Amino acid sequence: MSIQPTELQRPTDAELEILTVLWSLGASTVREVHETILKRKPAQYTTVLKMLQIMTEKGLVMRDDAERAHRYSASKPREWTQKQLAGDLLQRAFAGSASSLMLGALSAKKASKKEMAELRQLLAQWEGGSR
Amino acid sequence: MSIQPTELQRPTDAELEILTVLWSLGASTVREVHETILKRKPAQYTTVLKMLQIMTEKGLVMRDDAERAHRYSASKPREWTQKQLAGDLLQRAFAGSASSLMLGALSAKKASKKEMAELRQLLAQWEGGSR
DNA sequence: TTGCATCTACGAAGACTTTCGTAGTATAGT
DNA sequence: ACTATACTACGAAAGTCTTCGTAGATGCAA
Repeated sequence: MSIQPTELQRPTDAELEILTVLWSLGASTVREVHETILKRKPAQYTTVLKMLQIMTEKGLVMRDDAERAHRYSASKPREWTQKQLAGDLLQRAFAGSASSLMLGALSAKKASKKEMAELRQLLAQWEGGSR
Repeated sequence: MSIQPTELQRPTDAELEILTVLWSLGASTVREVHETILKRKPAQYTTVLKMLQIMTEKGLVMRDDAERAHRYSASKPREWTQKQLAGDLLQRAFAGSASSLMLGALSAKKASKKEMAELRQLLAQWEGGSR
């Protein structure tokens, strides 16, 4: 009912949880999302439904109501939202210092060798490569 | 009045803003915090005061009331809270993938050469060094 | 066609966050 | 001593977030 803003605000906790499900499942019905959420925590079906309705209003997800069971999908690609979130935290908690953020992340969860290799590669690509 | 939990919850937006001020100024009076906040956005003195009182209750800051103007300081070091925040976002939005988080941060704000060098160094130290 | 399962819509409660005004107390200058 | 200034305490309003119950519609099976 309201015009959706060009700049998307940071999704809330519950919204982000649902987005992660949609990112992984792709366009899904409420039931599918609910069943996935249930594996992580108790929640009523209508709670998930209501969240998806709110997220539709906010423009966070898109609804396809061709079938009786509507299908919802994230309206922005995962990478886009992740960029928003990372950028937001970077600004608000790390004064823009990417290396501080990286240090925080690494000390929070020790990365595997594979993960470290990916990081090294990412850094190299970013620096040398396509910008 | 309530026992403070061992595990600190994620600070809210307003709380984090005040924490960043305390991290940068060190132990400060309400007035000092307020003046710093004012450089960024309009806010009443008593709003900052109230926040600091709430944060004291939550255990986010410590109060020294030796002088008439109480002095507040962050009760956890910056690195500790940053680790919490980075770890939290890493889990909730990036499925634990540090390289995804790094990619998000880099694409949100292009890092300077100096910043890239720091990142490279951090990575090398982390991998090789004291663990 | 009756009844059961499944779906959407929606109001509203409860919790949390943020903001600020008012009140009261202490301090310092005249 | 009086008054202006600076400080703390605190209640409460307004907004947001999250959850869930209830109601009503739709489809399907006996």
